[in-house]
Formats: sequence, structure tokens, C-alpha cells
Amino acid sequence: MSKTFYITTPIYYPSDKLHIGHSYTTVAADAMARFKRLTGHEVHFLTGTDEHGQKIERRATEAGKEPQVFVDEIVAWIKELWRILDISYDDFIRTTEPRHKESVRKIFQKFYDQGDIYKAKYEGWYCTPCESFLSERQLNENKCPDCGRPVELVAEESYFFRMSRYTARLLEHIESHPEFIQPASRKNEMINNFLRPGLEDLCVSRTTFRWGIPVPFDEQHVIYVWLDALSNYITALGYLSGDDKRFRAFWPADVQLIGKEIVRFHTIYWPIFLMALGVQLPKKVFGHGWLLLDEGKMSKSKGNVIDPSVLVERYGSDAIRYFLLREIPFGADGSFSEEALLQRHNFDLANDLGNLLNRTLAMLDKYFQGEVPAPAGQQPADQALREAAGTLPLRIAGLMDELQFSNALAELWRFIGHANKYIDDTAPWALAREGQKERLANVLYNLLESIRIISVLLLPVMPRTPEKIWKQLGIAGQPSLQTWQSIREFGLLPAGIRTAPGDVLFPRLEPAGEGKAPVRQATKKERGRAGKEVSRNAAG
RNA sequence: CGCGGGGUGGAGCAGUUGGCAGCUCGUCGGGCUCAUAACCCGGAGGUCGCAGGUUCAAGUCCUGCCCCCGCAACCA
Repeated sequence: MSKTFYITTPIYYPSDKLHIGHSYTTVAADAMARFKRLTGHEVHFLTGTDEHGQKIERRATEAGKEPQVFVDEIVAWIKELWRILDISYDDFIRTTEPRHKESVRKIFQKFYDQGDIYKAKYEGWYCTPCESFLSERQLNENKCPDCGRPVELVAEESYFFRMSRYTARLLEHIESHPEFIQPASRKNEMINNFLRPGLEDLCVSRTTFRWGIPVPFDEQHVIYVWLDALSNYITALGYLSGDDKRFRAFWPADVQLIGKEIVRFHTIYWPIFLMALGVQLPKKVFGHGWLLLDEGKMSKSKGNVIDPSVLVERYGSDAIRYFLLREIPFGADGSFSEEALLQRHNFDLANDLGNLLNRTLAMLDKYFQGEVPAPAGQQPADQALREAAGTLPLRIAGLMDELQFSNALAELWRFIGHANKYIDDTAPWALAREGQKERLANVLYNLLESIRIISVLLLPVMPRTPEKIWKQLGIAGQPSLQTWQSIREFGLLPAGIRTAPGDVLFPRLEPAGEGKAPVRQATKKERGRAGKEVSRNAAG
């Protein structure tokens, strides 16, 4: 029985189409899932959608649709996005599914029976036109910060969760498990801001809208979003259902990937819910940074949201995936721009990687009619390359395990650079000229085998490219040469294989010219200028 | 007001336990000619936000200050 690995993304809110930021989280999780599968783990990769709440109810009404119909359409779009981005999720949970709703009702009941949940009056400020509750601090001179209109004090009966019961235990857990909240800076933020001052009890039900899971013993109330949504990570495994074998096999999660803005919910409320259930906490919650645009934060109101499907169409999913994981150190904020994407594509993928394959196969064609020769007689330059190749998998594995995608890719590209330099140093064309056939054979063999190793290491981040490389190397039909095991040893590529140079892997791309539509959606201002027709997609 | 994150050669970023300041792009010059005008080598360019302090030694630790960004109960 191989070791299991459970990884999750947040479940996304389908009130609108998703943007490149959501893709970022999901691509990272997918790369991790693929890496773990490659290295022999039994992986369970969960993603999904959080479909309840007032906002969806309202959006559906505006669109003249039933909420369920409304979310069904967006979810279909999301699944299509994950398909074109090659997201290899094992399960997709929707909070409107019976399997989820039933378990959540049981969880709520259990909390109530245990005395974790009590009924009380919620008092607070409410902006009626905006239909939103506001805290004292959000108020702007007793006016709504959004619309500027006066707010009113309202009181509503709600159920509350006794956070205070578990605060001390959680604090202790966080402090004794330094790896629990990653990166570490987020941990301090949580401790200083929320745990030390003491947690307020959390309101876990609502009566102001109906689109949610009814409280089992009080149908006037629906279960409020975080209790509903966070539970997905275990309801999807069959927790409290008739069949919980997946829960027993995979929980606790190895990594839960989230964006930094929801760290609080995942490292405070979520663990507390789990403690209350008597369930183990996830091993690691990683709050990654944001993709920022020139204009600053990506947001729908700024109208600067980027539609990932347009990017995929233009650059291909492998290039997008590579860019997202290479450009920005995971955990930190980073900027997204199409210029940077284009540069990564041309420099890293076309020049370094694509060209390495291309020039190697061209020489093999020219000097050996495309047939892989047998290696013999290693010299110092050869040894250096082989040694670098030999230690590469473990070095990359170490970085991947820490979710340091950009460093792992940098490491791989250092080796690609090494191979390119090796060509210059050994100058195969000179060897050919001088008739040093055996030396030439050895050099080309070392290059081909290096490329095979590179191709396997590419797999987690770029699932499509390796297949193309294997075809050209002539090993497409040989799975045993495509495994993690097969790259732990240099020299498994058999001599005598016929290579088949094919299309260039990554043709160099020119900067988008005048004729091409910008991938960035038009800002409000631009849209106003250009008239009504510009709106290219519903996510604005 | 509070909390968090930043300020490093033209641009974008790395810099674990303090020990000669690195990477990518750009730029200048050279090499090679197998290759997707790709590849390889070398140079120029930084008083590491400011002011103090600790130390044989600080971008890296301490203190104060300045500037930028974000969070403040449901935007990855």
C-alpha cells in the first residue's frame, strides 16, 4: 500500500466566472498532486464550488433564474476551465450536492447537541439597500462605506458557535506545530490579530435569505457560509455518511492550499470545527500570495480581471502553468502581466528548453540518421553533466515538498542551461568534422538522456509537453522510461531507438500587436470610452 | 489607531542559522554555427529606504524614523 496524499483547493464561489487568480491556486494544487502521483503516492485531489449564500441568490434572481440553474451554468464553465488547464482533480464537490448537505446537517446537529452552538440575538449595523451587515469599524460616520447611505441598527436571532471553548487548544496546537500554518508570517498574523485578543463567537446561521442548508432543528435558519463551506473538505470524503472509507484513508489532509485572504477561516475556524468534531487537524494549510496587476489588486469592481481561458487559447495551458508557478515565489505576492508571460514563454520555453531538444535532434539526424547511439568513454565534462542529472530529481523533490514551485523550476532550468552549455563545450559539430565518431556518439547520447530526465521532471507542472518530447525521442510507447524511478539512474535510454524530430515545442511568439485583443479585460474607464461592445466576458 | 508585508545595480526579483552582494531581462563586447536571429563566454552598472547601535564582521541582529502595499469577519 503506497503512502496517501490528500490535497485540496478552496471551493470557489460561482457567483461569476473565475479569474486567473483562482487558476493560480488550482494549478499549484494540481502540480503538487501530479508530483505526488509521479513519486508513487496514492493521491486524492479535491476541488469544488461553494454554492450557497445571499449573493448567489441575488445574482440568480437578477438573471431571472433559479439559484440552482444559475450555479449549474457557472459550474459547467468552471469545469471546462479546469479541463483546458489540465487540472487532474479526483473529486469535485459542490455544496449543493446531497452528500454534502446531509453531512453538514449532521455536523451542525452534533455541535448543537454538544453545546457548541447556542441561539442568541445578533445586533449590528445593517445597510438595507446593500443588504449587508457592517461592523462598527467599517462604518463611515454612521454611513455605509459602500453606498454612503445611513445604516440602521438591527437585531436578528442567530445561532452562534462558541469559539472561546477552543481558543487555548488551538493556540497551543499552532505553536507546537510550526508547519501547520505556512508561510510562517501568516501564523504570526493569526496569533497576534485574532487568537491572543480572544475570539468572538461566530455567527453560523442566517434568516435573511433562503439559499442554503436549513438548520436541522430550526428550518427558519440556514447554515451560514463558513460552517457550510469549510466542511466540504471532509464531507467530500464521506465523513458522517454511510460510506466513510475515503475519509479514513485520506484524512487528515496533507496540504490545504488557499489564498492569503482566507487564511483566517482555514487556520482558526476550520481547525476549531474539527476539534469540536474530534477530528484531526490538517497537516498543513498554505496561504499563498496574490497575483497583482499593474493597477493593483485584481477585482471585479476595478474591471481588471483576467480571463484565463483567453490566455490558454493564446499561449497553451503548459505555458500558463509554467508561468504561474515559475514567475512568483509561492507564498509571496507577485505581479501578472502578459509581457512577463510572453518573456517566460520565449526565453525559458522556446529558447532554453525547446531549442535544446531541437538542436540535439537536429545533430542526431545529421550525424547518426536519427538513431540513438550507444554511450562510451566518459570524460570530465560528461561526468559533470551526468552527476548534475543524477542529483537533480532529489533536489527538485525537496523543493516541491516545500511547495517551492518557482525554486524547483529554477533548479530544473539550471540543468537545462547546463545541457546547453555542454553542447558548446563539447562542440559536436567539430567532433563530426574531425571524425571522432565515438566521442560524438557519447556526447549526443548524454544529451538525449538528459532531455529524457528533464521531460519527466517537467510532468507535474507541464503535463502536455513531456508527451511531445517522448514522441520526438522515440519513447512515446515506453512508459517504463517515463517514470520517476527511470530517472534516478542515468543511462536507461536504450541505444538503437529511432528519434522523430517533430514540430517545434514552443514557437517564439511576437508581442501582441495592434490587431490582437488585449487579454486583460478593459477597465471601466476604457469600456466607457469604447462603448458597450467591449465587454468580452461575463466576469467583469 | 491596530495588525501584516515590503523598500537590494535600468526593470522584475533571490538572498536559511550575520562572513568576500546573486538571478532573470535589458545593455556593451566577444565566441560558436548544431539550433526556434536561438546557444555559450565576458564587461559595465548597487554606499542593499534613512539615522543610530551591537559585532572582528550586518542586506542579514537591535532601536528610531520615512515611504509603498494589503488586512480589519465571507474577493485565489
